[in-house]
Amino acid sequence: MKINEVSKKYQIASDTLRYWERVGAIPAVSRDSADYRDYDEEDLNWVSFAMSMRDAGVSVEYLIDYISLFRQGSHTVQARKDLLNDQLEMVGERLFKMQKSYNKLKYKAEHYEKIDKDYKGKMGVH
Amino acid sequence: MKINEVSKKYQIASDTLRYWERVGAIPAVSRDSADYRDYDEEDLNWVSFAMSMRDAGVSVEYLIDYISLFRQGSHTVQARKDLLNDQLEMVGERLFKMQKSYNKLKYKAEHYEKIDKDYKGKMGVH
DNA sequence: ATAAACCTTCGAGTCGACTTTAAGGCAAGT
DNA sequence: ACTTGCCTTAAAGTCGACTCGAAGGTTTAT
Repeated sequence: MKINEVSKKYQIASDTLRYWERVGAIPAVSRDSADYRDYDEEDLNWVSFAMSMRDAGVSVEYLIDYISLFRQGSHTVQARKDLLNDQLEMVGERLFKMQKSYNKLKYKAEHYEKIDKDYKGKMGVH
Repeated sequence: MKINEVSKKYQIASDTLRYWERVGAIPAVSRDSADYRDYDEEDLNWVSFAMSMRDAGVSVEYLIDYISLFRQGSHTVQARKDLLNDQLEMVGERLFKMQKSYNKLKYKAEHYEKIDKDYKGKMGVH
């Protein structure tokens, strides 16, 4: 699968796909005879994983660390699990915070008049 | 309430509080005789609102637009409500995406061995 | 065979959101 | 009165994450 097809299928800029690969946020993608990227199923799984992580607010730096461990072989499995669980916890907290914010916002939207008083202000406007 | 107290109470950098005020993401804060910021209850409500919005992933730009409408007076109430509902929707989508990502991640963490195969790779490493 | 539409890398540019620095004013303790 | 610490603004700097531009190679359609 060529980069532009991936880009369309996953709704992500091809520049971003190249960028992730360049910095090591996903492993090196397979190439065809012309040295064009040719994403196989495993490559697509990594793209999908990276997208999930980024959507969840995980930094690119973390992905780089994760892939770096991955490349070092199977003796890093525990370290990878630990990293994953750290992130799981952080994402959980973000999620919780967001839910709270969402509820606050929703409340404000539903009770608008009672909450946002008019601007009478401290700048002499009446 | 002075800026550093607010900073500690809400766990937010005082630099950020000044920044938000400077760009208009919150309305101008009250000042004491020495021209020091002296946050009253209303100011704190704005800080709290801005924090919620930022936590929910809403851009500073949006906050600026919102406050700008607010300053223009009560005839902007409907526009403000509309803006708020737009954001509510966007936050809802973000939240949904994050939940999906969180679940994926959780699944991966719980079924680790079955999912992340060892790196045998395309780079000749065995 | 030539143009249009892909693809490549490398380096530089952009953007959002802070964060720091510089230069100085005010305030509380000794 | 002096020192320590908090406050001020304005402008510049940083950081993360892309995003773009230049220069060039490949593939596909006519």
